[in-house]
Amino acid sequence: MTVRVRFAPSPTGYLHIGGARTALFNWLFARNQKGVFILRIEDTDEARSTEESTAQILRSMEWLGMNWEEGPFLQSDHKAKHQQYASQLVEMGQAYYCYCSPEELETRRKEMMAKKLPPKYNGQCRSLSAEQRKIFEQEGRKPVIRFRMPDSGVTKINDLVKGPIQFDNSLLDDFVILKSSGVPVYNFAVVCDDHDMNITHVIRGDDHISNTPRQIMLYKAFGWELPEFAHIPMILGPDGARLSKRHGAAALDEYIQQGYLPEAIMNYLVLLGWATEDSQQIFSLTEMIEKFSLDRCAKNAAIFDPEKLKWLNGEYIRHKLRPEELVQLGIKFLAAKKLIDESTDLEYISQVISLERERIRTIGELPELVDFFFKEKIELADDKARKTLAKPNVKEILAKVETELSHTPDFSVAGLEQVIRQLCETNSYKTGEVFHPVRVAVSGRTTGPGLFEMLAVLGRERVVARIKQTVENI
RNA sequence: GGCGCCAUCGUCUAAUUGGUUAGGACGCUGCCCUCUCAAGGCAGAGCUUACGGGUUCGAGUCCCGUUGGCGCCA
Repeated sequence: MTVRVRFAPSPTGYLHIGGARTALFNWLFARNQKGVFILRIEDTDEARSTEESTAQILRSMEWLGMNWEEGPFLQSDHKAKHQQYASQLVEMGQAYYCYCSPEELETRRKEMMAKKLPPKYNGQCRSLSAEQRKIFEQEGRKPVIRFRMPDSGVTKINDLVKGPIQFDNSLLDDFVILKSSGVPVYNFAVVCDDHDMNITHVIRGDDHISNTPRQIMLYKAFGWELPEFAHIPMILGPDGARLSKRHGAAALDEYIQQGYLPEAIMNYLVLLGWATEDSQQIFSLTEMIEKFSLDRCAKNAAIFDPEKLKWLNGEYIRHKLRPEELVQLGIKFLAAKKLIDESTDLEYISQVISLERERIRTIGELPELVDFFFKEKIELADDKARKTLAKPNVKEILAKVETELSHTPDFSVAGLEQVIRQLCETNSYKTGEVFHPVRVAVSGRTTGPGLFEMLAVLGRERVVARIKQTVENI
C-alpha cells in the first residue's frame, strides 16, 4: 500500500519554524517511503484564516523545496461533505442534535466546577423525542450536533514515535462536531478529510495527542480504517515555552530575509528531534531522505538554538554553495541596501563577495562587511580604527606606501605583498606598523579580508586615492 | 482542576536494546596558523544520565514513586 501523508497548517499567519519542522518530517517520510505528500489548508476558522497566509505558506514550502503531489486543498471546500458526514452519524445513532444554549452550558459548567467535578457535558439532549425537538425549534433554538462518546472502556494508540498511550473514555464528553452555524469543528473536519484523502500516516505535533482519542472514536463510529499516528515533539523557545512570536524570529520568512539558505534550514530542522546513530550533523537532502525514519525520532521537546542554525548556514555557504551561487544571492542583498545598482561592474561585485565567503554565516551579514568597497567616501568605523591612525609615523608610512603603490607595475595579490614587504624592510618598519594603517586607510576598519586580497580587488585607483585622502586628514 | 506527554553536558543529541572511562555537534576557553577578523587545525572545561526507591552479578537503558517542564480540555 502506498504511504500517504499530509501537512495541514492553519492559514492564520506565516509558516512557523515548528510548522516547517512538522512539514519536513511528513515530507521526508513520504519521500523515504516513496509515498505521496499532500498539502491541505485547514481554514475552517473563518475569522482568523486569510488568503495572504495561505499564499505565504505555499511560498515558504516552495522556497524550502518541499514539493507536494496533491493539493493544496482547502478544508473549507469540503464543508458540505462534512455536514453530510455529520448527518450520517446522526442517522446511525452515533451523534445527536443538542439544543442547549451557550448560557445554559456555562451555568452548568460552573455548577460542576463548584462541586469539584470535571466540567463535562451532561448528555442532556442525548435522547430527545421528536416533540421535544419541535418545541426547541419553535423557540428558535439552533442545534449543534454532538458525538455520542462511549461511557466506558479505554482507547489505545500505538504511536509510532511515543509508543503505546491509553485514554479512559469515561473522561471524554459528547463533543460538538458541527456548530449551530453549520461549521464543522476541528477534530471532526480532520478525521473526515484524512479519511477522504486516504491518509495512511498522521504525523503531527504532540500537542495533538489529547485530540487523538476523540478522533479515533469518530473513525470507529464510521467504521473507517484507522491511520497510523506519529506525534513528534514540539519546538520550544530558549525559555522553554512553546516557540512563538515573542521569541523573535519564529517565522520562516524572517530567516529568508536574513539570508539563510533553504538547505541549511532543512538540515537544522531535521536535527531537532531526529539523529542517526553516528550523530551525523550535515546531510544533503538525498541523504536525509535515505536515512530518515520515524523510529529514530526523539520523544522530548527541543529548544530552538539560533546559534547552531547560524553555524550550519555558514557551513553551507562555505562548502555547499558554488561561488557563483553565492554571488547571485549576495547581489540581491547588496542591491537591497543600495550599495550597488545595474551600473556597478559585475566582475568587481563578484570579487568583493568572494572575499567574504569565509567570514559570513548569513548572506545578510554581507552588506555591512563590504560597504566600503562601494562607497566613495570611507569613514572610520570605530575608536580602534582612529587609534590605529593616531600612532606615530603613520602619516609618513602611509605617504610612502601611497608613492610606492601609485607606480608599482604589478597590482596583483602576490605583487602587492612583495612590494609592501620590501617597503617595510627598506625602512625597517615592522610589518604590523604598515599593514594596519593601510587597512584602516582603505577600508575604515580594523578587521576584514586579507590586506593584499583587499587591495588587489579595490584596484590602484581607489587604493591610492583613499590613502592620499587619509594622509591629508592626519 | 482533570487527563496526557516528556526528562542524558548551557543547547541539539548518541549509546551495539541490560555490559569499557557516557560519544559527537553548537556554544565557551586556550594554543597553533596569521597583517586584522574569520576560516582551518589541535587541546580543554562541561553530564554523580532530574530526585528517591526497586529488579539484577551488572541500570542512562526495565519497574514504582516524587519533583519539574510542556501540552490538551475547559
